[in-house]
Amino acid sequence: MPRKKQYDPEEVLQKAMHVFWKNGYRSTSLRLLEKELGINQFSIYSSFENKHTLFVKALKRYRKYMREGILQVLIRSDGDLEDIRRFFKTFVDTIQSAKSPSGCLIANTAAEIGSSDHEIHKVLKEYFDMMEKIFLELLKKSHQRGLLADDINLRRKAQYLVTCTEGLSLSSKVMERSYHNAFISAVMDSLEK
Amino acid sequence: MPRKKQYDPEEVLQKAMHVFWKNGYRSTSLRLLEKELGINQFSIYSSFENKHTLFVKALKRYRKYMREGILQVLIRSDGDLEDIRRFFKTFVDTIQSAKSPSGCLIANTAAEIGSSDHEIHKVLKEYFDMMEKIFLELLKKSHQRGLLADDINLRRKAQYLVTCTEGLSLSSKVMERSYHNAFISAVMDSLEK
DNA sequence: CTTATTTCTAAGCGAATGTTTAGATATTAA
DNA sequence: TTAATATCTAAACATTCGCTTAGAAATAAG
Repeated sequence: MPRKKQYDPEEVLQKAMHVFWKNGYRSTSLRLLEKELGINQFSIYSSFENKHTLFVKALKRYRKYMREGILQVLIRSDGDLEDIRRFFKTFVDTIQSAKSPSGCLIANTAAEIGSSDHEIHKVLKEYFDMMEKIFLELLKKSHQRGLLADDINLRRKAQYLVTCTEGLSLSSKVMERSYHNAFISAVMDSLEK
Repeated sequence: MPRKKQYDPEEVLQKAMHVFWKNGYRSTSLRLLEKELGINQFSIYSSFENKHTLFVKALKRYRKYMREGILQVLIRSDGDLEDIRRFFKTFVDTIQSAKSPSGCLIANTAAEIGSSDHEIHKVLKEYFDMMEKIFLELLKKSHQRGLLADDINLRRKAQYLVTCTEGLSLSSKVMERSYHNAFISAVMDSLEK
C-alpha cells in the first residue's frame, strides 16, 4: 500500500557525514542538508528524527568509514612500524585533499562540542578508544618482533599515537604540508628502539 | 563635551576572549556577549566594529595572554628540558580547569574556522609560528648544554612540540587527565638524548 | 478501479541570529 | 547655564535557524 522512498537512507547518511565533516555541526543548516542530500526537510526528519540524531549517526558512520578505509593499513599490519608512517601520510592526504579539506570529523567535533553534549561525547570517546586499540595491537606485534625497546609501555605509546593523530588533524587546518612531514618524521623517530 | 565611556574597552576585550574561548565563535551570540561583557550591543559595535572584528581582536589578545602567562616558563627557561614538562602540565591544568574547561582557543578556532577565513587563519598561523619560535629558543639552549643529541633537527623538533601541544588541547576535550599525563611522559621520553 | 497508507512538496511556525536606529542621558567647553 | 557631542537604553530591522504541518502524489493490496 505505501509509497516507496525515493532515496536510500544509507546513501543519504553518507552524504550527511561529508556535509558535517566539511562545515561542522552548528554551521550545517537544514537548508544546506536539504540541498546536499537531495531530499526534503520532511524526509530528513522522517528518516533521522532531527538534526542532532542525524549528526550522531553521521559521527558513527565516520568511525565505520575510517575503520574500513585508511585505518586498514594499521589493522592489517604485521607490526612493521613503517605502516604507522604510511597511515599518517595517507591521513594527511585525506584531511588536506581538495575533496575534503576539513581535518578529521572527530577532532573538529571534539573542538566544537567537546564534552558539553553527553551523547556526542560518548561517540568521541569511543573513537579515541578504537584508535588506541588499533595502535596497541600493532605495537604488540612490533614488540613481539623485537622492533621496540623491551621495557616499553605499549598502552602509553598507543595513547601517545592517538593524540599525535588528532594533533596532526588540527595543525593540518593551519599549517602547510611540509610542516606535517616534519611532525611525522619526529613521531617516527620517537618510536625507534 | 562628550560623555565618558562607562566601561574599559580593554577589560571588555579580556572578557570577550573568555566568552569566545568557552563557546566558540559561532555559538557566541551578541546577546550572550551583551550579558557577559556587561555592555549594550550598541557599545560593542561602537567599540569593536562588529562580531568578526571583535573575535579577531580577542584571538590576538589570547596570544598575548598566553605569551605573558603560562608560556613564560618556556620563554624564561635556561634550556632545562623539564621546563617543557612543566609547561605541558600547567597547560593541561589551564584547559581542563573548571574556570575555562574549553581547551585552547587557537585549537578550537582552527577546528571551527580553519583556513576558510583569511584574516582569522592569519592569526592562527602567527600563533603557531610564535609557539615554534618559543620551543626552538628553548631547544637551542638545551642543545648548547649538551642535553640533546648532536645531530638533532631543532626546528623539526620545535614544530613537533607545537603539534603535540595542540593535540593535547584537543584530546583534553574528550579524555581524562591520566590520558594526558601518559602523553606528556611519552613526549618527554622522545626528547631524551 | 478503489482505497488505505506512506512519502512527497511547499509553505509556514516561533525563536534566534547579526546589525542598525531613534531618542534619552550624560559630560564638558564656552 | 547653555550648547555641542558622545554614549547610553531599548526597540526594531531583515534574515536565518530548527522544526512542523496541510495537502498533493504515488504505491500496492483488495
